[in-house]
Amino acid sequence: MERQTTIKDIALALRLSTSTVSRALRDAADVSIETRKAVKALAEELDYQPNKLALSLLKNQTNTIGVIIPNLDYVLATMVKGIDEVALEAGYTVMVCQSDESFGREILNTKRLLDSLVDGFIVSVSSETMVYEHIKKIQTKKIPLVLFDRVINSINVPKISLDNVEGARLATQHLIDQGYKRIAILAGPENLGISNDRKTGFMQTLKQNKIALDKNHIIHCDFNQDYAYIAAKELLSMNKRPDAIFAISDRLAIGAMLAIKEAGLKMPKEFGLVGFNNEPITKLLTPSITSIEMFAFDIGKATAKMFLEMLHSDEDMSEKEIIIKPKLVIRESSRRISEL
Amino acid sequence: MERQTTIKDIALALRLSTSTVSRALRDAADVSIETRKAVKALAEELDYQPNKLALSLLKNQTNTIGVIIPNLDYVLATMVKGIDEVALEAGYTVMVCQSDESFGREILNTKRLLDSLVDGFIVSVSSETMVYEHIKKIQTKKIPLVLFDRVINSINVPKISLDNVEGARLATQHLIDQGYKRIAILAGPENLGISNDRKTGFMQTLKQNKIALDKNHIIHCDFNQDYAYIAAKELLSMNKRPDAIFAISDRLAIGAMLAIKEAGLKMPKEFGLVGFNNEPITKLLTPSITSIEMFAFDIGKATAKMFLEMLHSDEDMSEKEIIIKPKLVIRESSRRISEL
DNA sequence: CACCAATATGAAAACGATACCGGCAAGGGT
DNA sequence: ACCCTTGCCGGTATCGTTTTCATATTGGTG
Repeated sequence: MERQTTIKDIALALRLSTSTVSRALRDAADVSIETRKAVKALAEELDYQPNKLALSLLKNQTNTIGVIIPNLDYVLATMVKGIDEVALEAGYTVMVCQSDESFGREILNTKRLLDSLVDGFIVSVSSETMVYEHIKKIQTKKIPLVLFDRVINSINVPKISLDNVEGARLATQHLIDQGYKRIAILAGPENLGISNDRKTGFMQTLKQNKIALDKNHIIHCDFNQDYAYIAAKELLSMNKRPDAIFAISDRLAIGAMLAIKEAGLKMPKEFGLVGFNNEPITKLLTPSITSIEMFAFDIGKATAKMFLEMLHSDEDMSEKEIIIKPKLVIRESSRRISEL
Repeated sequence: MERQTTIKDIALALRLSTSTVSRALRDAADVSIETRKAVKALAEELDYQPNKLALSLLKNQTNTIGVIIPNLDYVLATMVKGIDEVALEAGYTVMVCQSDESFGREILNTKRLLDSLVDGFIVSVSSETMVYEHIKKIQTKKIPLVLFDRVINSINVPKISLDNVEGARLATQHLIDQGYKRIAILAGPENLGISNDRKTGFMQTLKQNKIALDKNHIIHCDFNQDYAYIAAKELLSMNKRPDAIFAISDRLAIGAMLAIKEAGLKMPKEFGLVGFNNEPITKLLTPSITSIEMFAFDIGKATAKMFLEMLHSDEDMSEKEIIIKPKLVIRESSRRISEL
């Protein structure tokens, strides 16, 4: 790696002081036209680029955002894309760190980014995360922090997330409207907020429709297709087996679908299935899977915008919260009544 | 954001010089046991964290790797995961920038990372990129650079990629072995290396099998499902229409599949289809799609390892190249002859 | 001619840390 | 009594930049 040209080189070559060169380059006041021209010409010639490290040290600001996410699946990759776009526009660079759904790696990532002196954090927690000391530490240090997607309600910072309760309500009500009677839910990890919100929406909707809830019809499992397959098999082998499954992610829905097909049940006639996230794949499977669109790209953009606002405004934003409304996308796996 | 405690604060509090504190913290020689203890105790109490910016400025090294990728689809996300894992292990943090298949954004990202003073680059170019000045500039500045996945042969740096010719050969030979006679190829963007390599493998294999190539059976299109759908429709409407398609990515294969289904052709009986990448989705579609496994995670890890080697060794590595062998995964979309 | 304002520049501190060099005191050897 | 080592520590330069304050030169004005 070669040494970059610095302001000193220019100063030395032109027999000026570094201060003058600095001012000339920034078009500051009090520099004669000739000096300014000479400096700029030489800077151009030597391909001078200001050293960001020095600037960062001086201003205590790195123009870098630390993004911590649990993985890079379709939804999160799309959100990151949204974040990236807004950040780039605003002159920020994003450092994306995956925790790989591991609490330990999440903490490590937080530490690393913390002493990389990022200007702030955008975080979505791992499914293992149940203790939030590392997140609170960010907050204690008064470093800007925004939570998104998988938010933590007990922490008082801006949050951007989907209305998961509403999403689950849409899904459940749809299944009820289509005439399914015994609806089961394939919920995600038990301690995860989004998982519980979706479960809540599910249960509320059953109640509103005066449908009794069979506790056995609630099954928790990791966000993993194989587990979902096993869980679904379990559901299908029950005495009072369900006639529909609401899976809180499309990946889980796909796992369930394999089990449903294996059991020889026809969708949507004998069995209904609804997923969540509206991944492109849901459209392509046979049968195509009804799902909940969550506007991941928009959530990503909104998150980054909120973050930038927090960074630049000095008012307290800790109470701000954006909740995106989901949309039901009906497909073959649950459409029994064709509407006109 | 609060001011961090610095070495000065500790020095001042203990009436020591900053140099002594610095040495004490690093267990360097020439510090008495008591002083060392006192310093460490206070550092602990004040939650002292060394300022990485200051260190980076001093050592001219940031422990950061700039990764530039065209998008975050399944394959690249998996590769990034591999890179991330190795980098994290080695104490490096990764800055991932997506060019979104745009030449302009790729250049912008390069610039940004360049003056963020990353220790080096890991790059996969966008499909628009046909001029490599920005990449060459990295090389000129003697900044470590490794290319992966979509490599550029004319640039003399370490490269890690799939044996794309071989992958295409596997796919094509498989279709021939299954008795398909008129095989078309859905190739990617025309200027992209991987696209041409796969086309080459395709053509070579036809030739080896003494099958005449119909020029109309080569169609280029962007990596986009919708374009693939249109392109496949075009293929299917030809006079001498093909009886099989080799699509150089699974996304393209899926687009083609929609067109094939729409035309009422049964797979694999009347029509054969092979994709590339072996995305999980290929297993789930009906029919499941034969594809080429490219070991994206391994490629990612190998890339990061190569990069770290380049960073730490001082010998010339510009000739190093790792070529990963692909594997054919046969599924329903092309299996006519069931083997025992 | 003396004084002041304006203009252009330089010197030095600051950001936080490390590294080299040198100082000083205590102790041992001759 | 003198010198040399050893142990411990401080001073200062350094990385590249900005910023504040000081200074030199000029020109104009009373």
